[in-house]
Amino acid sequence: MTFSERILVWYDKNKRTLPWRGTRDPYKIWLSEIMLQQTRVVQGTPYYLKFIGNYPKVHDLANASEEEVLKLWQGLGYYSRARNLHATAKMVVGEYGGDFPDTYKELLKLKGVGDYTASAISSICFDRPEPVVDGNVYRVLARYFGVDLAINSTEGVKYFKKLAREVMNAKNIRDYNQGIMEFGAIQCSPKKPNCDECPLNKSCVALQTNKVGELPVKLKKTKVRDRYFNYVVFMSEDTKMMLEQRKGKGIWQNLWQFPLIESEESLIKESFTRQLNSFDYQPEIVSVDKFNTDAIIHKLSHQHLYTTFWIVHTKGSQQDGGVSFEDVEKYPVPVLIADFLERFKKTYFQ
DNA sequence: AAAACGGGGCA
DNA sequence: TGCCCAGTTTT
Repeated sequence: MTFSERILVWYDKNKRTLPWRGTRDPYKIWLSEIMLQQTRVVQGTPYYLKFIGNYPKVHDLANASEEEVLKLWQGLGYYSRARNLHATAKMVVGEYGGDFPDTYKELLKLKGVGDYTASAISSICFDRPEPVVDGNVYRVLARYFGVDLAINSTEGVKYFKKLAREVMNAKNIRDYNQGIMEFGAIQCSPKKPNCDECPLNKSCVALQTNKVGELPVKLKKTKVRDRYFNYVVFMSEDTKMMLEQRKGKGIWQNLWQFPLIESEESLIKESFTRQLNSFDYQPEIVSVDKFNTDAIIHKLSHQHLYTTFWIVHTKGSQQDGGVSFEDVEKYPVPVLIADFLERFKKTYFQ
């Protein structure tokens, strides 16, 4: 049996039941693929079900507001995926009459659809002989063929794509592509792969040369940046809070948060109070207090956010931008803000 | 070519 | 703590 035949046999016996597994509906495959980019199946699945429930057809997604889409996406991370998802839904409805393109080349033009996703959709939905190369495939190929090129180097990316094309099963690309990814996720996992019961163990180069733990090779990631966030939770006498939308570049684009003072280090109350002058909004201040004594460390893949929430009670009622506590929960916010709101609610409204 | 972009799970 | 996840886009 060839490599791809063994993958197909293994897949037939070991595949998980997943909500999108049986379908060829490009909308559903596309949605699942976008959600699973850099995201584990267990984390993405509830969101997939939620989206299909709210938007059964691509038209439903296209007709929604970005705000609503972001709210449903809240907590899944990499929010550009949600913005691109929405834009692509509108594009598919507006420019393609509601039907997704059926070739790799055309799919690649859609926002948020790169090499992997274009390959996945074209092969899974339309049987196009395009090999997928995701993190699982890199791992399986690197180990089985003993390739020590860095998977995130330009040369490595090119090499693995070519190798993937050479060893794929073009006759049943739909199952083969899903099979090799499933194989990487279940059998040839990053840590503690099950080599003892692996159908490929006799011919696996990494196993034979005792290099399973060293492959695949990946170039070092960039180091993490520390940032200091001071969120200003203005609370007026009518218990309304000031909320604003993140614009421009950077993290959490188009999501909502409290007015933010970023500093070079943790602030004491005096310096914080002084910096309140920088806002356009200048209410009469009644009190200033830290909500959390120690900074909350919110970790992103590339940033550590040392965060303090300052509760600033103000005189009178909120001007424009005031949001009641019930309404705050309707806005799409980062997990950092959502967690705070949860704790704040318990502290002040119980 | 490298950096930016989230959040969670696991040893 | 560091690594990885059905990657893509921007710099």
